[in-house]
Amino acid sequence: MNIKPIIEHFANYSPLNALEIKELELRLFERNIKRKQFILQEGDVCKHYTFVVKGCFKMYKVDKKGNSHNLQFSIENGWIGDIGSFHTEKASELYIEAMEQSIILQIAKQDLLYLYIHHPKFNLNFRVLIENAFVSLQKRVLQNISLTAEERYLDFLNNYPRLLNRISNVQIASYLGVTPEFLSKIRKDIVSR
Amino acid sequence: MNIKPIIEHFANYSPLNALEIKELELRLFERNIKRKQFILQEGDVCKHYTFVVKGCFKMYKVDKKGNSHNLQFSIENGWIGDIGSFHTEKASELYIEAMEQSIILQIAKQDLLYLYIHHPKFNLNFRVLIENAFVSLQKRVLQNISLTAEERYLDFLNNYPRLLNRISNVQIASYLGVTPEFLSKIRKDIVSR
DNA sequence: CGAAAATTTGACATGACTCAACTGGAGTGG
DNA sequence: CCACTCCAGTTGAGTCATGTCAAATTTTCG
Repeated sequence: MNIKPIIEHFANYSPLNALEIKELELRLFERNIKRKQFILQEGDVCKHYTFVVKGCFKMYKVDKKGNSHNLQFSIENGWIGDIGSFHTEKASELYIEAMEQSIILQIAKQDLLYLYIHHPKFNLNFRVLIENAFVSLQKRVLQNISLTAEERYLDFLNNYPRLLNRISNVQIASYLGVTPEFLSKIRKDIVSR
Repeated sequence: MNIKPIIEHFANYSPLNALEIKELELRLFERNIKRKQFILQEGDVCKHYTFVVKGCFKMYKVDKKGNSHNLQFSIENGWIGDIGSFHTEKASELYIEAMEQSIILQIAKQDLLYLYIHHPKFNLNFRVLIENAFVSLQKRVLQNISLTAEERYLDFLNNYPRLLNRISNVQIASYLGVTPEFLSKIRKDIVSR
């Protein structure tokens, strides 16, 4: 199991000492996930936090009409999971699906709680992680309520250049909250200027 | 200074012991805020986390055209602040304004960091607080990208009944991301059914 | 290669915004 | 208590943004 990526990841926050690394490693497990495989489906309880070592995931909800709406993408060195379901231990309404062949590290709830209690550094690091994610989500809400679809698309291009050659415009449209047809028109308008 | 509300607030998470309460009380300060008074303005650095003992606040951004977009409301027993600015110590793009005569408790960054380091309970409690806020924000993003304005308004009525007799429809419209005129039409359509 | 998915295009329908005007209620000062 | 202003709310006409549906084309992946 290669835990180097996650150790380096935490080094960007409060770096882990040798004991913390050992305690973390004891509780992580590695999985290989095939393209189109799910690590969470609607109705499941989300039992793990997932760190992406390699690959790409989308988390989305399917509405009553059967349309999917992408809430989040995660690639290398990112986290993904349904935090609400994880904490309440109630059925999730979300799907998490690999968009590429992927390698992940997972930690179960009781193991994470153990780390929180015995090694407060993890409490600190996960608090900072989620604070950053929260701030990003606030920006997205502000964009959703104040910008046009074209402005949101241009902003997406600026903010997530690493995603562009990995995911289709259908997926981007679903993330932005527009139809693929309309995104196609937006792209046409942009190039013809 | 009346710190009972905030102690009872934390009692819903991991309750504070006597020492933690004392340490917290030493670092909180109370303020009376008049209606229409700001506790944060664009360009300021957000230097405090704010707990609302009594009253009602809105946090919003003003775009280039001069339009306001409400990111969040907070009432009794809620928290408010620009977490991004608080951590980076960079200028905020947001305003936080009292919508009623209000009483708040504030804590400065170095004091909060002190509590985080010396009393891990605060790290835990603020982590859980922000996790809950994060999950709520995720729901809001999903609604923004998947529901019509009418559906979002009906959902707002269900989820925030306590706010309804305290804030105007203009403010709700700004929160939902529609114009006041269009919200008025939505309301007309709803009653005529 | 062959099937499935992504992308584009166009015609049309609906959602939502803009602007201007009007109404009515809540303060405010004389 | 009245006149006044200010702001929230409403209405309607016109316009722009975005969705729906169907079809054709291109790309991707097994």
